[in-house]
Amino acid sequence: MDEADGPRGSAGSVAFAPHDHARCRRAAIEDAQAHCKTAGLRLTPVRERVLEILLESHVALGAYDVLRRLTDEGAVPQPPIAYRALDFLVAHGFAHRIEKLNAYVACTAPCERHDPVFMICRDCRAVAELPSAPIARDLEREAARIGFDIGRTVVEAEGLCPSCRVGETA
Amino acid sequence: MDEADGPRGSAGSVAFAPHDHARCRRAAIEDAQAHCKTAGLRLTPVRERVLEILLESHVALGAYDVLRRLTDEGAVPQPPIAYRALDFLVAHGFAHRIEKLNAYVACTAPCERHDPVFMICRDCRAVAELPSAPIARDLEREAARIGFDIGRTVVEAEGLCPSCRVGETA
DNA sequence: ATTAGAGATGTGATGATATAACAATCGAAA
DNA sequence: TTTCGATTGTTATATCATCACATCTCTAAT
Ligand SMILES: [Zn+2]
Ligand SMILES: [Zn+2]
Ligand SMILES: [Zn+2]
Ligand SMILES: [Zn+2]
Repeated sequence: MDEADGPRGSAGSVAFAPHDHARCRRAAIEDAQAHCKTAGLRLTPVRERVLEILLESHVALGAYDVLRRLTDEGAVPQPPIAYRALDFLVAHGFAHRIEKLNAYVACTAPCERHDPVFMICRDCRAVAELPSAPIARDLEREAARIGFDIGRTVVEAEGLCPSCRVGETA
Repeated sequence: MDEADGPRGSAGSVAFAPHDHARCRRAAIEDAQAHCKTAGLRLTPVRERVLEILLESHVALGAYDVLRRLTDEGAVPQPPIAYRALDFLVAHGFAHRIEKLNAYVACTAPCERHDPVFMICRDCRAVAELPSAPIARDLEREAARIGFDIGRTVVEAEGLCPSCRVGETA
């Protein structure tokens, strides 16, 4: 595996490992642009700008954090501006909502249909996105047993990322 | 297995199956009372009343739903009343918070340390609580791979419960 | 009995997150 | 160029959660 690989094709979490994040961002934006083009979706300026804001790091941002960052650049947009852009990005898989934090992160494995697993650092709010295949299987098996029909899943583990573990209070 | 079994010892979800719910409630309250006694915790009137409210069904209630139910019975308590009681119940495992709904359910497998799996009906908000052992193992394995130290986990599947599946829009 | 301290509750205010409603604008296509 | 659906702008409001501080209530020394 190429150590400089972008998000796609990487086996696991890019978020907690040192990587060429500039490339990471560029790839995600270009993915989104390409996917929108082929799927007939409109990646409008606001939507693209919000995606860029989320892509500045792998840290989860609240809707009002995003809003403040938009504000910094001139006018004073209202909450629906941020929520609508975030809803679009989440609906089409360019970003994910982290329920535990009421916050949002850019997707690091875009353009696939997935309900990923998230590992969320309680110190720095960095979020690693992992494929959910084995866990999804477990959930499906349990669901079948009780006659439950699964739509979407939320799988989030909260804890400490490798960086924040060093020097943590024993 | 005794078909009239209470929550403890039942292999799976009591919430979606017909069962003697009066017994279910009574057992949960008595469990809480007993556990508080032995653990030196104070199951005060407000806390017990909130637990009873949650135990009226296996449907998740928001903090303000609980608050309204308390209100029905006389005075007009303020939000912290409900949140403090819910925090106590969650902290000691008598109830769980459902992140996806910003809501709370009574625990149906009390007095064990657990981060269960929840199956949440999007129609009726009923919540089934399942043991999480296999999924927890998967998560630990993935976490170890990327150097992440898991504290707590949130595993919630949203979908349709058996009752709400019948006659659903194809 | 008295009293100090911890835990729990009552109460008002505020913070944080999210959506409703409707007008104005834009863009693709007829 | 007209039309219509999607998007954005804007005001207001709904929903979820916590802060701060006074009061009360147990308990356990003294
Ligand atoms: Zn990156
Ligand atoms: Zn961290
Ligand atoms: Zn029951
Ligand atoms: Zn249901």
